Amino acid sequence: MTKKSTAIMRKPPLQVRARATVEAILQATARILTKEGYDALTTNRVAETAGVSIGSLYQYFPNKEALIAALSKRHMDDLEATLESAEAMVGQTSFAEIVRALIGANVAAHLIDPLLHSALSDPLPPQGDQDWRLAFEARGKTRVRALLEAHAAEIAIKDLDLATYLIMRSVEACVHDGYRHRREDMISGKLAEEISALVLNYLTIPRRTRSPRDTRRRQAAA
Amino acid sequence: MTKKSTAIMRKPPLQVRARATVEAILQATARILTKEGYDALTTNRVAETAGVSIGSLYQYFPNKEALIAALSKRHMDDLEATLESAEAMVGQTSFAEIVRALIGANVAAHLIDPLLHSALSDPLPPQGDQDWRLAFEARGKTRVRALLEAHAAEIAIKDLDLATYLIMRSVEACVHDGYRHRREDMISGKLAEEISALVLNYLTIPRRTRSPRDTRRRQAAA
Amino acid sequence: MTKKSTAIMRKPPLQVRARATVEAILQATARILTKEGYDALTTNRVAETAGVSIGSLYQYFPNKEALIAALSKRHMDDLEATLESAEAMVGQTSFAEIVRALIGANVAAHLIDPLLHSALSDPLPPQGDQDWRLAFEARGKTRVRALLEAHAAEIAIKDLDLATYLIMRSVEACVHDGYRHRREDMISGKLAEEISALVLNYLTIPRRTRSPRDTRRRQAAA
Amino acid sequence: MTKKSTAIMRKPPLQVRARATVEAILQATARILTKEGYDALTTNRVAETAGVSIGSLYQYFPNKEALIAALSKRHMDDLEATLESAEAMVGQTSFAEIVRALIGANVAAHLIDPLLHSALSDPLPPQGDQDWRLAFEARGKTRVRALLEAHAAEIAIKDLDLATYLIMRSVEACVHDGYRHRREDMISGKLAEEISALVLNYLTIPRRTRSPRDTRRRQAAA
DNA sequence: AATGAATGAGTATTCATTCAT
DNA sequence: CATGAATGAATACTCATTCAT
Repeated sequence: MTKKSTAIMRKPPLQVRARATVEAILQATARILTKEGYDALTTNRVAETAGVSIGSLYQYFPNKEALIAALSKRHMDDLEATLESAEAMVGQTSFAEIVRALIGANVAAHLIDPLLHSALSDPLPPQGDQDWRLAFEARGKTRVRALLEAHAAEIAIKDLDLATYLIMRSVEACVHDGYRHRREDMISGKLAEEISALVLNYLTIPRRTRSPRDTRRRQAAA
Repeated sequence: MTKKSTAIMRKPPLQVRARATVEAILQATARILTKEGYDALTTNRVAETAGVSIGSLYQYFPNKEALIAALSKRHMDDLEATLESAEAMVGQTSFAEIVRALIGANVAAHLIDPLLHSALSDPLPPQGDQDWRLAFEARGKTRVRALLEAHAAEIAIKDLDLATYLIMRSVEACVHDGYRHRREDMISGKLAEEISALVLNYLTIPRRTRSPRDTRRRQAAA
Repeated sequence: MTKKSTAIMRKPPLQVRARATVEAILQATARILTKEGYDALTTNRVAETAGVSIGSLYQYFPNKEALIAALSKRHMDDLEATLESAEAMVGQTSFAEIVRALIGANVAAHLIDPLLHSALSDPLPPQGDQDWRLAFEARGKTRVRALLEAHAAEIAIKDLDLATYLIMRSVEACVHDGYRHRREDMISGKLAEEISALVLNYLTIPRRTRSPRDTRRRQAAA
Repeated sequence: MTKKSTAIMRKPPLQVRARATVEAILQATARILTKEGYDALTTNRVAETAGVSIGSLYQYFPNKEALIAALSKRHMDDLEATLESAEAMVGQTSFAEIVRALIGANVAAHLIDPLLHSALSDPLPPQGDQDWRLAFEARGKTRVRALLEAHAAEIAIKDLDLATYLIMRSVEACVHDGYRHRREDMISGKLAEEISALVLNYLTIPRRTRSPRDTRRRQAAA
């Protein structure tokens, strides 16, 4: 009667052998996901690829979703670690440099296992409880906002919330999609540099007010 | 196991009744997609909802994918039309105003049937031949590039290609996700204004060069 | 999201072919149930035995339970019909004769397809919504009580409710199990005669009161 | 696929610890059976509930069936003990009083752990070798028959075998189901009293012969 | 004796698609 | 043109049981 258990794991692998099994299962999941896509990801296939019986898979993962969840979680932890290390330089350099470092780290993180990253963040039929996903988002947002607030003096924007939103979305979109359509620029660092410019120009330069001429014309049109 | 035919439609509906059938099918598809999500979209259910036999559905659509393709195509045509009308003002106003108009139009287009829009662009297990999708992307890109080139004088960026890429991704990401997380700002026009600022600041203001100090420190760190 | 649909059938078979399919499925269910027992009753096996694809089975029955439900319902309808016809003689003969007729009819009904009957009433892991089962019970009880009330003059019992309960349970238990352990007597009519005696003696003869001696001794023991 | 061993236990628990293990397993079985039903009774779950490894369970019980068998056996032993004690009064009181005592004891026995009793006698997919179950039945029958024979003088029935059968079935059915549908009467003793009346009226009162009128009418109808 | 990791045949159920009527 | 009955490969998941440690 219990609905889909929300847990990621059914029980922790105690013995060494068990830990290896779990690892094999996760790697198989990653491999299928990256090389063949979500539609090819069936629990039986995962088990087979992992060289493990389907029963063993279900001994550790309550359902298919949990496989992806586990993989995602792990990936996000990696990503978060990367960002944290980049964050350490706050107070040691200029705002611009910090932004560049963060975006650079983000790009770098996406370059580690880009296919898996794509597979994980892209399509994935909206899964059940994505608390951790939301939590990840929220943590990121908090972090970025804190950074902006710490450098409020240099920022020419009032609505910090909206600004946070905009730059997170933009950075994520560009970095994420970059591997598919701008691989060269991504590897060379040019992409990171350009995204940094986008963000910095937006944050630190007072925007042009609309010229009176434009405004007038607009009103006439309406 | 039969190869998936790539066509969107099997044969064009000639008679009035047939056209009505096709229309009913597409509307049913849209309704299920927006109200219940992709997982609930089964061909049988679409047929039933449309008040049509499953056989009739397959008379006009070769497979499930074609349903979504048709819907997408139609939606993109709508979107493109909206943009085109906004494009007409090139040469009549300032670059800034044109950008604002385009982004405003984009936002407006997303507000027409946002749920369907989300449903169509978001999850959707990567479908087979998305030529039209790619073509749409390409057309958009060409258009934006043309616009940038037409105003090259005001733009402080060399790599127009990369710039085009960046702003398209950013705009799309922010506008698209906006309905979910920034609905108020989206409706009030604040979101469009802010995205415009992001884009304009990026395009028209020469970026800060890295201060020598920063550069030196970086090199030392490496 | 819909819980187990409680309905017995998904949709009524419209065409002749469909009706035949449904019939084949039900017969296959009955055959497996009687010849191999509940544990052997798998949906795939039923479909196979019926010479029908598993898909067809699920076109008409929402789940395994529905198969049994449909069979049960049909069986109970048969049984009820038999009883009704026997009931028609009320007012035409003596109470004793009516009771005999009813029990005789009951026995006869159990002799029609006794194996299926056993299979249906016996083990069957308590199924979900057995409204119809309960309704059947209730209808039976109402009927029997009405009969008793109509002959209250001849009945030497105050608590008609309890009496109804007792005789229904007893008759059912004896008749039902009779096929397994008293087949000869069941076929010869002796069983029915004996059960009738059980019921009639109980209902129509004032019970012996406990002798004072016994009562006294009991109290001493306590 | 290995043949199901018919034994109830693999090997007797010798040491104290082992005996405790077995006890824990049986109690867990009982608890799950009564509180969650047969469908929830899985060997792994039993082991877990018992706080014992699945391996240990199989050390003492060859298969799932053996769990239930052991529990049933124990329960029947309890029941039999209760009846035996009630049987001791033969020769000391009247037949009627003995019958009342036996039925009362039976009711009492069912009131000890009625849920477990239900769980054990009711659904339970017909298990393999139920020799002990049959033996129990047989012992009961022998006993009852002996009692009837000992009081043949007071009994107005020729076919003692059939009579034995009828009253055993009836008593069992009423007592057993009583907990579910006549709990009040069962606890108050009214149910026992009424069942006793059913049995005694049947056994000790010569049945009404069919009136010639009825017989004639019947023959005419046939 | 005890553990618990591993097994895998088996189960109910779905859904895109075909085709005879 | 339209219908809807029929198909069956495919899928997620369970659970009794074994056996190496």
